[in-house]
Amino acid sequence: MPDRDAALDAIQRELTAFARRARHKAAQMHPGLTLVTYSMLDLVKERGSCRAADLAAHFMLDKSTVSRQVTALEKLGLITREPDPDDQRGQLLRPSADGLRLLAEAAEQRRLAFRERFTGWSDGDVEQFAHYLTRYGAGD
Amino acid sequence: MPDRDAALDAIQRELTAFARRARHKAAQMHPGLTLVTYSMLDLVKERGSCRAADLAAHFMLDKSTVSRQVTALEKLGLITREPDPDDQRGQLLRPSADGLRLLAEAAEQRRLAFRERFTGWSDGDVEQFAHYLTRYGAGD
DNA sequence: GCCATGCGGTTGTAAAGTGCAACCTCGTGG
DNA sequence: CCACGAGGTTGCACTTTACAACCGCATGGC
Repeated sequence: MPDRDAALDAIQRELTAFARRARHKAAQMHPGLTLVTYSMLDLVKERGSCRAADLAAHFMLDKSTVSRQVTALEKLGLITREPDPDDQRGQLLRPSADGLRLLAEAAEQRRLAFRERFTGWSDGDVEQFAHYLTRYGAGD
Repeated sequence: MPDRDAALDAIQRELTAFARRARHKAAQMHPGLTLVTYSMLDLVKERGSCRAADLAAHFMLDKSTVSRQVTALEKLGLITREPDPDDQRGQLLRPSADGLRLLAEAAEQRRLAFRERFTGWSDGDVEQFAHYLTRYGAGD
């Protein structure tokens, strides 16, 4: 099935092309927030509360790396840490009011950029694309 | 159009999720080759020959970074540098035989991993997904 | 009930990637 | 002919990251 292989090559190429540029664009997204810290903050918001170990597993990062990034986020006042009542070893991370506000602003900015990028795409195509990406991401 | 915005959010999230993991997986792909150096080698192959400045522009990297990575690739024997006959300031980069072989091997490995990942997808879905990604990538 | 094992987190250390700035060389246009 | 700009290199500082050693707490087998 050569067509399928050609499609797989294209998928690989485009996904890595995106990965290469993601870092660069994220760097100029919001001051003091990198792609990783932003993603972490986003996941904490998405989950409502979670532990650092969850972040490490989700992002495939070492727990030491997560620990430092979480410390940075806390110093910026974007998340709060409280001991987990169910397990004194761990701590529950939650977004602060400032963190939520920043996320909302960033999401709005992002959405504007994306709206522009997807002009010319029909609603159906956008949704189908999102569907494929989600399906792909679920394969982890 | 809330559905469309939700789809855009999902696209953003999945693309960045991919970016996060790409680096991790690339790190353990081939010894001594990172995602960036690999991508550079791939672009040099794709173009046949190019200058370091082309790489910098394409990857949105500082020319100093490219210079170091190119040096690394040359030390690994994966590319060759020759002065540009048309402009003595620049140099033409070309993949070496080893470089081409490594790229071919990596592509094969990648393809195997992707075949596995896309089991359960119909040919039509794979091609449509590739089509969307290409269309997205063309927006740069 | 007690200790071995394991998990969640932190800190030290080292390696790698990156951007900025200064500099060199070469080409180009006034 | 000289000033300016482009391609590359190197020095420097900063950031990210993984690995390893360590601490505190939890849990299961004895």
